[in-house]
Amino acid sequence: MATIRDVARYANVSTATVSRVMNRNGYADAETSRRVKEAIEQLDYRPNDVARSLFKGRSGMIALLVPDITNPFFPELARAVEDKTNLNGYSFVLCNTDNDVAKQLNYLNALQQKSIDGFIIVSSSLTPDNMQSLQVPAVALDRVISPSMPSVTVNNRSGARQAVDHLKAIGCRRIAHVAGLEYADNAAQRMRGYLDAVKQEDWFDSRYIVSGAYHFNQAQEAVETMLSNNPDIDGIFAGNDMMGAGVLHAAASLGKRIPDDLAVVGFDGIALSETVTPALTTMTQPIYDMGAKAADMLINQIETADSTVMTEEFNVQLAERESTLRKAATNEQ
Amino acid sequence: MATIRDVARYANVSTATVSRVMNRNGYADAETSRRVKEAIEQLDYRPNDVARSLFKGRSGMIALLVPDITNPFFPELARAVEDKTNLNGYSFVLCNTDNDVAKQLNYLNALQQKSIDGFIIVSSSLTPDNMQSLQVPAVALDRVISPSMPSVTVNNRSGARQAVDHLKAIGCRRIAHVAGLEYADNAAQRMRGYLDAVKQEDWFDSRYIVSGAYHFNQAQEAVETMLSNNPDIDGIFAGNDMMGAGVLHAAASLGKRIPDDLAVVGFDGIALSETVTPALTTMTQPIYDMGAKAADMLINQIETADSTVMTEEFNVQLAERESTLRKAATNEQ
DNA sequence: TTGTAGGCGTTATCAA
DNA sequence: TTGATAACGCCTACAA
Repeated sequence: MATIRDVARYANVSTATVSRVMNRNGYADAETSRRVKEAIEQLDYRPNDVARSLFKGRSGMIALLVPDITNPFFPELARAVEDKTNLNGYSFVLCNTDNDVAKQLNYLNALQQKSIDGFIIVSSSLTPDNMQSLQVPAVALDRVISPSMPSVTVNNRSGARQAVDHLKAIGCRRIAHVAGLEYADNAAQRMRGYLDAVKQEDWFDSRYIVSGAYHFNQAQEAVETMLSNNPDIDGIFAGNDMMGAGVLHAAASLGKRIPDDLAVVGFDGIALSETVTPALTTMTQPIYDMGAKAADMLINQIETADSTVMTEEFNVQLAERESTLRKAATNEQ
Repeated sequence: MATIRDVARYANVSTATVSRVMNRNGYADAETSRRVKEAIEQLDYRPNDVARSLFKGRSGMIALLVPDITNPFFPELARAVEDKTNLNGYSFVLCNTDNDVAKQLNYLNALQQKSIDGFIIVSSSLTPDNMQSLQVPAVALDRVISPSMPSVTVNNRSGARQAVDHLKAIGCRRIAHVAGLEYADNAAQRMRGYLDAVKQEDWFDSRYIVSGAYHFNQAQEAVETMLSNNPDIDGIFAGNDMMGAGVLHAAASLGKRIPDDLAVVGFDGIALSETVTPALTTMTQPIYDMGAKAADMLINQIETADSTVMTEEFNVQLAERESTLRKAATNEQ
């Protein structure tokens, strides 16, 4: 690898001049400039970014911490962040944390030793205290970590309420809920939205809420049990799409037809919701936009040292699909 | 941030001594060593990795290039690579290339400027020539790039053949194929495997092969057309699971029952294949193991400068699920 | 307009 | 057993 010194020698100038020409700052004679560019070309010189980082104290890298990229909600988020960081000349580091606090702190430290420029963090386990050790900007994504930290989220509570209202609108009389991870902020909000919509109903019963821990299998099992014990349930709001798919399987194994015996609404709008049969009605989050927005906010913070704490809440949107498309009922409305 | 000099001052020693104590190399008096550790503790000193990288010429980072992390095959691969790299003290960089040659070369260059230690590459567009500019070790994953480059793949051809044989075994008489991306090496192999199994059959007709470009929608549309024109098709081998899901939708919209009217086998074994209804029979790849193996091979190359070109081919395995579980036929076998 | 020289933080060589 | 010092490759006062 050629260094700046090689280029300088080749062009018969000093390294300072090469640097100036290369970075277009400071004066440079047209002829000198030409010689330098020629030399760069000839030697196929490319500046060493590590040396640059050392000098500048910034590495041009941005990290995204997610619980598990294998969870289908995160790839689209990651893609958005990567696209944006890349577009702005940054490199993209991905970290799977399993929501483990130690792992997260580990990454935070290790990457700061690499002069990382900023973090985007999806976490339901980090506390505001944990953020104290951060020396660089960070944005919380999908889940709030601390009120004093910028964040990008969705209206989980009112979105959940909309989902349940939709089930009511198509004629459901007994609506149950499969809840997500207990300690996750967004799961709690979605349950609250469900309660907003049903707790006044005379049929409401706390046994209509079961936990699926955001997982396909657990949701399927929990729902099979619940449906067996409460055969009059005719609508289910699942806290996310994976669990929605679990509900579809549970229904199938009990011989319930969807949507006529049982209507289902999910939450998230991941690709899976469309590929499942019947296609799953869901509250779609603008996942890509959320990731992109978080990246924008972070880059803005990095480059302008603007420290106002921005907070962005996106709206979810109902995507009506087969799992709630009742031939008769929809016309009735 | 405290530097090694701060520590040296605090402990009344030279930076050289601090470095030796910190890295446990070279002699160090017990008492001196204690003082240095004390100083490190007190000042909460953490070595600057960028400076280290500059000196060593290696950054401790490994990059994975994939076409699109949004494609459900890649997250598990990425997770495996991240786990392994991390376990070995490396950081993990993820790059989405869209299989675009320019983007890929861009990443290759940019990351080498950052003294990246090695690459794992999933690509069906890079040529052996493109690999010339590589100054660091690289491993091809899922698809071969050059015979002179280490690679981790699966037995696409014989796996595909197994899939078709399974369809025959459960009683299918007219078996069609939805093929993947034309220019992808693995798609070609899978089609070849399909042909191995059917081209001697008297019913075989080249119209039984349609392209789905590895996509859900395209597969669905192509198969709807094909099934309408050839109602006697009773089995379909899809080149991947996404397209398998598309086939299920096509069948549903034509009122064909699965598996009795139409049996379906996919390829890949991504999570989707289990969550779809009916669950999709598929040839499962050991995705996580493949990623882990590629990472192992790469790290080994990096750390031992061992340049023998290893090649690893994993075997796919049939996972029988509902989409081929014919009540009558399976017993007949 | 250009060059000299010092520094970014670490490591390794060599002398003491 | 320890310390001075010269790299690693780049950038930017400052001087010329």
